[in-house]
Amino acid sequence: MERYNFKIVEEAWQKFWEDKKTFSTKIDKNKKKFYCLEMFPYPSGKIHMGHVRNYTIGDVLARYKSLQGYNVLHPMGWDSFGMPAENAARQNNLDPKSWTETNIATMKKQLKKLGLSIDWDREISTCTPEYYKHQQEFFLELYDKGLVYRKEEYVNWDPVDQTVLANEQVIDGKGWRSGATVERKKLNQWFFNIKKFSEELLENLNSLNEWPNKVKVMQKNWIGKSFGCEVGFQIENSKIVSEIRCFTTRPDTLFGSSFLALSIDHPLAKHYENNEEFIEFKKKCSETGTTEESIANAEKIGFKTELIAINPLDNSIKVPVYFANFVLMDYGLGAVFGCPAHDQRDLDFAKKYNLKITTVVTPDKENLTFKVTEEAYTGPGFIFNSSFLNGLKCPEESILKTINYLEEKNLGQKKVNFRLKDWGISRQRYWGCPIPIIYDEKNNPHKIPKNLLPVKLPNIKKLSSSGNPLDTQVDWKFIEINGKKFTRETDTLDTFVDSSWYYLRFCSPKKSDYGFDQDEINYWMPVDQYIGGVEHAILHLLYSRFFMHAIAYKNKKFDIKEPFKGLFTQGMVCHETYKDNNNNWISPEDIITKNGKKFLKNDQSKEIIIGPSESMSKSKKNTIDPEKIIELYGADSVRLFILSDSPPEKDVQWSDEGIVSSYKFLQKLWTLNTKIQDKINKDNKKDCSVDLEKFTHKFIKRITENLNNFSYNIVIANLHEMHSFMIKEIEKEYTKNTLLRNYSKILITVQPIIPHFSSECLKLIKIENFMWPKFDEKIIEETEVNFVIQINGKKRGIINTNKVLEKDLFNLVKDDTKINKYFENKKIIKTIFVQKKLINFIVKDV
RNA sequence: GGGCGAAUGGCGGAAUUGGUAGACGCGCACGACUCAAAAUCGUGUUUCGCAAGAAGUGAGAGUUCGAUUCUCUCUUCGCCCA
Repeated sequence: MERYNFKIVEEAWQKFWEDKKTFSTKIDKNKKKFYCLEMFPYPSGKIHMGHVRNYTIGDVLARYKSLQGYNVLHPMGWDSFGMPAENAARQNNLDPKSWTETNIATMKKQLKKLGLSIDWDREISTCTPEYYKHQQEFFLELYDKGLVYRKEEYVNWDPVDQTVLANEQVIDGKGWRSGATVERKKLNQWFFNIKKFSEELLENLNSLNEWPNKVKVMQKNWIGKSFGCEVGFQIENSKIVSEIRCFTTRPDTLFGSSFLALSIDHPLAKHYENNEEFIEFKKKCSETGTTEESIANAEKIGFKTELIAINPLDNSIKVPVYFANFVLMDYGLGAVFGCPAHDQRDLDFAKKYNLKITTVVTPDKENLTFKVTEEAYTGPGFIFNSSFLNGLKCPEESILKTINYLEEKNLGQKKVNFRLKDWGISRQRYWGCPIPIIYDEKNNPHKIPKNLLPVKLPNIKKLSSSGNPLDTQVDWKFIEINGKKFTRETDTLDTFVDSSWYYLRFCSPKKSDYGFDQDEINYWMPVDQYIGGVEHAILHLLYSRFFMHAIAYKNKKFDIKEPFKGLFTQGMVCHETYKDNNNNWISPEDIITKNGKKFLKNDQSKEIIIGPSESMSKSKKNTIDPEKIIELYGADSVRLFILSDSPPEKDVQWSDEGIVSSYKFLQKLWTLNTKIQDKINKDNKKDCSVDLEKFTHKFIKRITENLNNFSYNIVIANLHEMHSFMIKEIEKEYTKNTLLRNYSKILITVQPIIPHFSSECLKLIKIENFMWPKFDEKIIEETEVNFVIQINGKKRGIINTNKVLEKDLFNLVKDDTKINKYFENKKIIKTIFVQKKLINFIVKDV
């Protein structure tokens, strides 16, 4: 029997699809649309298994929806700006542009080999001026709407490389390349005013009922809405300030306050600019990084001012005012009151500076001697030591009561606060979208005139080793407009900006006068199903949501605010890890298996230590190259395997046995196909169609339901069941028509999973222009049912019967010798009867 | 420390609203074909037990005729935030 030659079949179909432009899409208002989008890749060099999984999941859905008659938009592009290109360029002495373009070409070729149903006519790449031109326009529009502004903000500064580092480039407080201790430095930077939409972004999460709850919770926490109040502390006899206002979520602990702490960026700091000690203190603060985590973990230090603050609830409590390194200017008002007994940071600080610790919350109402010493008490309880608040349940009653009191006495007011910070979009790098801003001689920013867009990146063949390469591009940096001299903004945009609107661009990728076409968007948007890694659960998704809100803001024509109707987050691809005796990671490619043990290929006396399965990464050398696997087993086998072993939302283990098994299964399906083709050609006259017909409809039902639920691993299990049923069933006698009718439906339902194979088999039986088959519940309905017979809740037998009445079933049970022995010397005191499922007899000794 | 989630054979994993636990696959064992091997095909495979049978979904309780599924307590692991 002829074996299935995947190479010829897959190549032929891929060529067919490309030549016929099978997956090109146009607006068709007579059809319902379906926008299926997978997160577009960063062109890092080659595709990896994570891509294979992501794009296979998406492709199954796109092909399925298209068979169901939807007009499917399924595009692909490249998130092609970013640091890796710059790093690679420096390392290999080439320019980021050609590095990126080469990678795109390679990866595109690889993706095509997977047989994805992508409309390649819509391909976009964010590093091209055709794309970022529109991004610059958006930037200027948002600037006009007041959603873009400039302010000073801290960055991680590498003093050796003279460059700004991203948070992930700071490892243990040191620069990833130079190893120098990273400093905090203030730079003037551009921001999107995402905070403005905090409430909406939070509120709209409720409407996203096709998103995983987990992602919504993460976003909710990230936005971090908290209720609290602002409270004013009067300052005693001071020339510089009469009152300091603090934000707090725990006003009910006011009686326990023993100091005020200000951020070093608090406006009051300017009064201490010439104070030697303060300068020293500020310098010390700058030695910790900019992440919330590093600030939280750093030792709490403070600078004591001469100011004395008066507790608004009790004028006899007077507390010192400090500047402290753990207070952030962006959160609240940059000033907090410290209550050491009920906040760990405050406690650490109080102990260091010998400040008073007053306990005001007790976990036990009766225990009024409760005292905090070593660990702050943050749990629930009752207020004490607090005058009029004493005895109140904390936090339910106490917070509200305090706020009401403060508002009544005009000492403070209720306030909602968000953790979400404005989005800093300036990056001091070359390989990004230039910010379309110029500065005049007084350093005032101006928009680039529209006719000068796009601001193109200059070609730099060799990047400087330190600093921002754009800073040194004199030809580019200085510009004259209408005889006036300007300097360009040399920062580029965060690459998250690029990916915040690419889904819009896909709707009208060639439109040259604007970023998107309103009609196209009205038809295609929102994305019906977005598929990608959970690692983008917060930033990318939140920024994309922000972008839609921002465009819609004051723009009456644009009324879509949520870009992604459905979201699916797939798990990672894992593989066993291998090490030799010297603790070096070993690649699976360098390993050979003998008698269940693994050895080094080049030196088979050396046994390999098998480590736990972990997500594939270059550093652990446990990656598998998809291209090689496709070469060996074909795209359909890879698609089968990557979907088969685990539910798509969970991690999947890559294994050699697994891919081989999928490959073998495809061969089996081919054998089945050959047998069926033979049968069809013989055209039998007899027909026993009932079983086959019933199976086919059941099969369609199951596949349809499982595809709807993203239970792709079960779909594969259904395929296996189909094979083992069919291989036996076709030994029976069937007419050509019956076989064709049923087999073609089966082949259509497997098309989303193994499109090349399915297309080839359908071609052999001359089926064209097909749609997703429907199933008929009447055909599926079983006349006989397996009734479970239980005695006292324990299964004692199964009776297959067409009887549906309790009475009839009872008679059957009485005649069943295997079951009726349980009734000896017993009497039935109760019977539970579940239609078509089970009957349970509760018996008792006579 | 807080939030969210998970735990089922040797392994990955199935099980509508509570109703036959272990689908399907891997691995393993045995058998067929073969001089032999590979490939292929067939049979078996939760544990204990010769069997009848019993136990069994991280641990312990609870609700129920009946719990992998619902409730509570605990343990371990994962993810996110600090």
